[in-house]
Amino acid sequence: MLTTRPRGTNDILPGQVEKWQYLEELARKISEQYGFKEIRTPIFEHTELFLRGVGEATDIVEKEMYSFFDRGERNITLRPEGTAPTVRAFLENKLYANPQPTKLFYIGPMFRYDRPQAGRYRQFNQFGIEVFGSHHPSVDAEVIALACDFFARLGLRDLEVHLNTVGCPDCRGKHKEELIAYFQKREHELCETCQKRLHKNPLRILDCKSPVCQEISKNAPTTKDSACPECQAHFADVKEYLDTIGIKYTEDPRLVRGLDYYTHTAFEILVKGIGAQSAICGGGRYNGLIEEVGGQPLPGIGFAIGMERILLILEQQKLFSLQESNPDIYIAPLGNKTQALAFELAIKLRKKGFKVEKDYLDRSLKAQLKSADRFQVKFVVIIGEEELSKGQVILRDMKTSAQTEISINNLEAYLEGRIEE
RNA sequence: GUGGGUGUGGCGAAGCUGGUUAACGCACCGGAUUGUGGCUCCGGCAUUCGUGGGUUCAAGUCCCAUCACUCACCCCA
Repeated sequence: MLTTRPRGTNDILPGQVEKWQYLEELARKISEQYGFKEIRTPIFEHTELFLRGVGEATDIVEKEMYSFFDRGERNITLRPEGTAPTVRAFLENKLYANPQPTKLFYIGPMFRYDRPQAGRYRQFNQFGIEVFGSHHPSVDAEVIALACDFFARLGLRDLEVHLNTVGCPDCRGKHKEELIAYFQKREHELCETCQKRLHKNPLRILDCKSPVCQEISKNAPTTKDSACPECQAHFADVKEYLDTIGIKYTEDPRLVRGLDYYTHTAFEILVKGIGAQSAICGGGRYNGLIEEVGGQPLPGIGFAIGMERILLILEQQKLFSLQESNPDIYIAPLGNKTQALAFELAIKLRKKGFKVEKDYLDRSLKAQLKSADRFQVKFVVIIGEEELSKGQVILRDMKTSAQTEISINNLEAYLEGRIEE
């Protein structure tokens, strides 16, 4: 073989494709029910969009982007996430001129240069939604509700919604200072990466997995403590809305999302059983992003769901009940003289709406029946030279093994009555 | 970027301390009186053990390198 697929990518083969279609169909259906419209943006963008939109200090930008110069010396990046492109498209196409808020969803591939592992790929697919133009806490709750609804309809169990507020730029700044002050006291004890994080992004120390850092950060001031009254109020409202519709959540003061643009509500939905990569949905509010990308200061909120991970859980929880689509009829020509009729008949019956397979390999009748059997067809039309000379074919019912000779002209009508659909 | 595991036919795999012809199962193809499936039986299907190099009289089995897959860390979906 000349080469293989690039690391971290997947071929989705027949048998698997149907599962994707099912997921995508459900995502579209539910989005529309919640009033979202689909948007499709390019899978590559100018690199600067992500530098600014996602944030220079994030892992995505620092080490995971697929960036290259195209032949026109443009700096291009394969999109690592869907929010920044959606915001860009919203501004570029002046969707803000429409009645607000704007509710959009997307389904498509994203690209990040990571080391692949269970549930993590270099090309992966996300179903995401975005709401631009409303501060209302019920929107936060509705976004979370949509994700939960999606999972519920798939039949997923044992999900955990983790919820936090990361505050507004004001209290976040204050919080940052408090954290720096707190951690500086024990700076030398922190792990290497966290020592680097201390001044750049102290929030991230909170969700460091190193036992030492966790121990130290145990008593660190939380986002919640330092949130300003407005942020507190917003967070309380969001929780209240969630309560009214019965969505259970865990408050997680150390939930800090890896992208810079988040403000206020941040959430993640986690599942057990698919390995270390247990986050199947992540999202939150990003009230500064639209302005950052060059628009008016408009609030926004959204989530992204990792489709591959959903597929892993569905498989693990055995939640697929897709049935194969088999052909109705198999056409078995015997000998050269019957080929033309077999060909014509196949096309004709397909035009009538039947699913038709035939032999393409000049195989023995025995071999043809064997493969018809594997296709699990209901009928085989055997075209023999003897019968052909009489204008007849043999119709074999594969279930009962009963065979009847039938005139070619009557075949269609006969099958019509016997194959429902 | 770091660490662990793995790499034998289309797939699942045996192959111990290196020693003539690389098991077995599934799948696939063909056959069992000439034009008939699903069961059974018989036969066929890897000059070759990810790749390259080395040690040796001799390597799938040892050593080195390299690539790939995989799991985990970092982080995320």
